[in-house]
Amino acid sequence: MSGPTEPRVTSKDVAAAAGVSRSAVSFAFNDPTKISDATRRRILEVAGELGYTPNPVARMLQQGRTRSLGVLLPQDLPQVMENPYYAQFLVGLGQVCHREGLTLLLTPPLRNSMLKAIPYAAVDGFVVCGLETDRGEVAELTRRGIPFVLVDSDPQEGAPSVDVDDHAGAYEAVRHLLDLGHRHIAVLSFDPGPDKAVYGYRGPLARRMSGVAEALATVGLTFDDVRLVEVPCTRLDGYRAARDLMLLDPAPTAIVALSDILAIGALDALRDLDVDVPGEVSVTGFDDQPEAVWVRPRLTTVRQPIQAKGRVAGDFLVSAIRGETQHPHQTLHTALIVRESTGPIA
Amino acid sequence: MSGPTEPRVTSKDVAAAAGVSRSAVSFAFNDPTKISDATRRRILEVAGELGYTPNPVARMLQQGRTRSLGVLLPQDLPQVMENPYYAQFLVGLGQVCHREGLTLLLTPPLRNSMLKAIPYAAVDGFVVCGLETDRGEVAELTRRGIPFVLVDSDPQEGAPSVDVDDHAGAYEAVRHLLDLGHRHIAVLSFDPGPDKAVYGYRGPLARRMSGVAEALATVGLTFDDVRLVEVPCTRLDGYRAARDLMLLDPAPTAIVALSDILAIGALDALRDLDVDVPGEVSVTGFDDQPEAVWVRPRLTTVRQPIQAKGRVAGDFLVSAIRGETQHPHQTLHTALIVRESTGPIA
DNA sequence: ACCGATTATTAACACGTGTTAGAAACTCGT
DNA sequence: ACGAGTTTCTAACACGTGTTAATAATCGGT
Repeated sequence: MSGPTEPRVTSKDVAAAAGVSRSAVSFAFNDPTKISDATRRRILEVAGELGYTPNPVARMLQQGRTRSLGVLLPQDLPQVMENPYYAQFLVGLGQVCHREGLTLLLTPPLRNSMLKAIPYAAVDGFVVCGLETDRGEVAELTRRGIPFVLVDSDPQEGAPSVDVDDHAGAYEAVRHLLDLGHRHIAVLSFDPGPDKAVYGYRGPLARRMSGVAEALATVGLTFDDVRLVEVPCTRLDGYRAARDLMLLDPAPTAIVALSDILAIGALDALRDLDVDVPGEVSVTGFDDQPEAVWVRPRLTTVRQPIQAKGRVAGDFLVSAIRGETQHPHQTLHTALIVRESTGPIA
Repeated sequence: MSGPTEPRVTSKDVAAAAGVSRSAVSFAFNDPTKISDATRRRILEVAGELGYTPNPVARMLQQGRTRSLGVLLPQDLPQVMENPYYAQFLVGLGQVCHREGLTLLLTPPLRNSMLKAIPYAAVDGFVVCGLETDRGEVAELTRRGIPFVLVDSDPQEGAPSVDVDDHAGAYEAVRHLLDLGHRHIAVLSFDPGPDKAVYGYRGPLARRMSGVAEALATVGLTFDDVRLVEVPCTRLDGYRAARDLMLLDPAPTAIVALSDILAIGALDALRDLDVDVPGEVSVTGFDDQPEAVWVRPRLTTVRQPIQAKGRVAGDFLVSAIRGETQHPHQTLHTALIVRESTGPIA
């Protein structure tokens, strides 16, 4: 039942119908000064009747710009959209797009490779998200002269980047718990991915881990003294992990989750187990997602300005697209927000 | 500080460097049979050294397809990304994109007009979201021969569409409350937008309203007997609205929220007011967002399969892009999920 | 009425690719 | 060694636009 897809109406058709040249049509749309007012009106009328609008792709080719930003994602679209972190990040990035009149192209990996996805995207520049192990993406983008900004990765020379002070954030959270007297601490981390075996921790996770370690060191503890659990970053996995942790003997008196989602899942589990928070167990999160305020008890967590991160990334990218050749780096601050889920040891 | 942006390396450069014609380069990349194995290897090697990859925009123009789907949005990007509804919808749509190897272009209104945004997007087709008052978008897309699917709008002849049985969902929710004995009911609706004055209710909201009305009619009530509040669709606005509702005399014994976000905000308010749910007031939502299970009491709500909606919309769109000229309509079912936030009147 | 000066229009090119028709080279049987 | 047949390559076009250089038309002035 495939219909005869009628060919698009092009500027040539309009020119023919109006009895002028193709260039005249182009002028009528773009540069009104180069054409008489009368014929301009006539051309626009004819164009309206025929339903002509310039082909966007042809325009892009001619002008050499697409008026859209690419977001190079480390995971497939369903996984990304399920993660509220990205929603917030895209809010910030969206603000820049809104201001600049740009559109947003979500570019997931192609055949499990961010690198392979690059040459297929028609964009003016890329926001590269969560690039933990660079397999040539930076070189590829640099070589092709495509502007880009790295977000949540290991900053490199010669590439603009936006990050958050993960180290300080994690340090503060753990110090807070230590100050409250906790010594039996469990770290609930999101899954570092399959590359961990090859490269070790990378990017934000590496920095948070080192922040934890540094805080522990201030009281003479090491990673051997804490229980480390790594699970996918979902509420349900946080739930399960916390449930299992409470079966240990001795059970931890504090859980340091490296993501709010995990922390909230843990709170769910503790409530279902009738474990008092913060009476028996303290819980900290990371991110300060909106939900952190709505759960009970309200979550003590490390705020990271996700929206601002998206906004700064967007600003850096449009600068780069405009031709600024410097490579700014920015590290946004984190802050420990103490609410109700942490308290002194019993 | 604008550096001399070195011109992109094109297939012409590769041809010159390898001592062959430009066509040979194209064949080396696309149709290996039309070229000898030796020269193909040489060309690819030279291409590698020079760092050549085909210009995506030029390809699009030549092949007449972009390998990306457009999502035509009714609001600006920040507003959209703040709304968890869209996150879920995009998960479903993302599944289709993942399967088909497509990319997703988020297209917000241009100068407050969805219509104006259309001609600037380089996409193979559009998913048109929440088109409540058609100002020519359908005609424009039809005329330009761009495939599209309407989602959450007023279905039209000659255009494929995906919807949800909003009427039945709302009917069930209200019937449920009526069966429990409630007669003092408040309806907590999201803002219908500025067009309401001109066009009245449209799209999903219109259908939900009529479902409410029909249910009320079964016990001889009308809209004059309920309290209607319309607020922006955020948790905080739901909170405020519910707080205000409880000041009424007599206060409602049941709140029908037309969105889970609003319902959850209402629950927050009732908890802060020490109003027992469902002992003193019953609350229903709409959507069955994941949060509905995590709040306490768990929310009684109308499930709508948002992810499935996105998936079906995606499937319809790729079919349309492949040239199927039929115009399928699908209305997905809703279901009342009774949890803990509703109970018999005291 | 005719020429210089201005304006209105158009032909030609560029953007970078994929593809068809035809020329060039190369193989092979007699 | 020479034409038939096969393989290898290339010139030319198409996709649809924006823009520059050149041409055709118009206008005012003596």
